[in-house]
Amino acid sequence: MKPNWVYIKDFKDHVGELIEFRGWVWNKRSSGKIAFLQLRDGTGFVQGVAEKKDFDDETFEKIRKIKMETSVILRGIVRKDERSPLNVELSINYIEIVHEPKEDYPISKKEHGIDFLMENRHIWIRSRRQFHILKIRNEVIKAIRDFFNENDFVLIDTPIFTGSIGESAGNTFELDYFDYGKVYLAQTGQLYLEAACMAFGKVFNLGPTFRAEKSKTRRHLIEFWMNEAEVAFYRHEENIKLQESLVYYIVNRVLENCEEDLREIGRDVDKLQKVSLPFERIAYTDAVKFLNKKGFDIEFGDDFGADEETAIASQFEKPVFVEKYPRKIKAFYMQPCEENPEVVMCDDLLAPEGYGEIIGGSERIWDEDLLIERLLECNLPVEEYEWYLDLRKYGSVPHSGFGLGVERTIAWICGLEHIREAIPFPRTLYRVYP
RNA sequence: UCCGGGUUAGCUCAGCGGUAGAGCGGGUGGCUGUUAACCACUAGGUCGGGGGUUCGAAUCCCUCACCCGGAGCCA
Repeated sequence: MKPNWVYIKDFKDHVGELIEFRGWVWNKRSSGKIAFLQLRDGTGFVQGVAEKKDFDDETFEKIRKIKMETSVILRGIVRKDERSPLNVELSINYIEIVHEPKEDYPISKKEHGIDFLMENRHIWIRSRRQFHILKIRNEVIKAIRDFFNENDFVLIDTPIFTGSIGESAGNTFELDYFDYGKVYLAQTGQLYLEAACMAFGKVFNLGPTFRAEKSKTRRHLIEFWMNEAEVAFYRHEENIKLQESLVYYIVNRVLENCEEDLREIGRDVDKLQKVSLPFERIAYTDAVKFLNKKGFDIEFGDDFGADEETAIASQFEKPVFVEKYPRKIKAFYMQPCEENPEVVMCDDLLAPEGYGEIIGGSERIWDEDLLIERLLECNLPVEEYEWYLDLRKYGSVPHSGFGLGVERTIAWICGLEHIREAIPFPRTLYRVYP
């Protein structure tokens, strides 16, 4: 009888059994009479052992000389073995080569430069470190969906093609849309979520966004995933609470389900375990005072750069909200503060360890006249915002929302040096291949 | 876009005015428990493109292309 196909993640439940393995050989070591095949199958990594005595000469020679990334079907006994790093290994007694590479596999066990790795991203994702990072990404995205589902939010998929509205003009990708004229790739789904929250109360989205910014740093992607939420009747305080609960939930889900992945990539798990509710909070004006004390040449009305953000965040072991920024340096739609209209009811959430802003949120202006005034102040074409202004005409209510940068969150949770490893196929300033 | 750094063997890099090097990977052989396995032998290069200086350029200068790091902007 043909043995059952078992995935590596389930090997521990099949000790002593004859099973079938389907996957790839990612490395091998061989001596004269024993060969060690390092195997992977998409659920994990395990070592296979083939002894000469179990094969005819020709087959054993084939095993000894097997090329990296050969795809194989193997059969053998799963054994508990203290000498093996995972405590289980596969004692092979049958091999079927599905496909043997004609050329040597480009990614070797030694070091590679980032240009070479990015050029080979389509196969780099087979490597252990990338595998674990992308598994964590998978968990982060699952956690986001679960959080909103458990809290009665409705998923609203906002469009990728949009008209010429958004937070800021200049940074959009422009495309021809048949005879209609120009359309733009979405920089945000916020304005659509604002419309949807007036229909469904609590809404969220999760999808790619595009910024034609010539940003070239370890925190920027041209195409990145954003998770946005918008809630009718929520004010600043409720908005903040929602944000911190979400981030707390994500971190805990990763700790719960991906601790092994975190350890495999060398992440200091203790640092993530220190993340607790509530998060720290600091008002923009106090942040400026703090920065002045630290020697930064900055005054009310200046925005914070990377160094300033890092200085603020590095005081804390968990994320910190910076709230109530000056109206002048923030987007047109943010609701001014009642006590001081020079600042708006907004917040940025800064991740610890210098990872910078992972969330930007605010209370939205819900009065039509004030919104028009702000559009004009920001030199935005009021006529393009007609449908957005409509939302303030029919039963307008205060509402608040935010956007979470998915890759920045992953980069922080994984402790990555660069955001490009947080997405399967990154689009950066000078790279769209593969 | 600006400021730095870089482009030499399949990969990672050294060489920085006098005939092109190492480690890894590849090939061949050896080894019964290896863990980026090890040991021996071996093949492999228009030194990113173009132009210039020089008796002589991978090396110095100019230029173009591409990549990397950072800034601004932002998630």
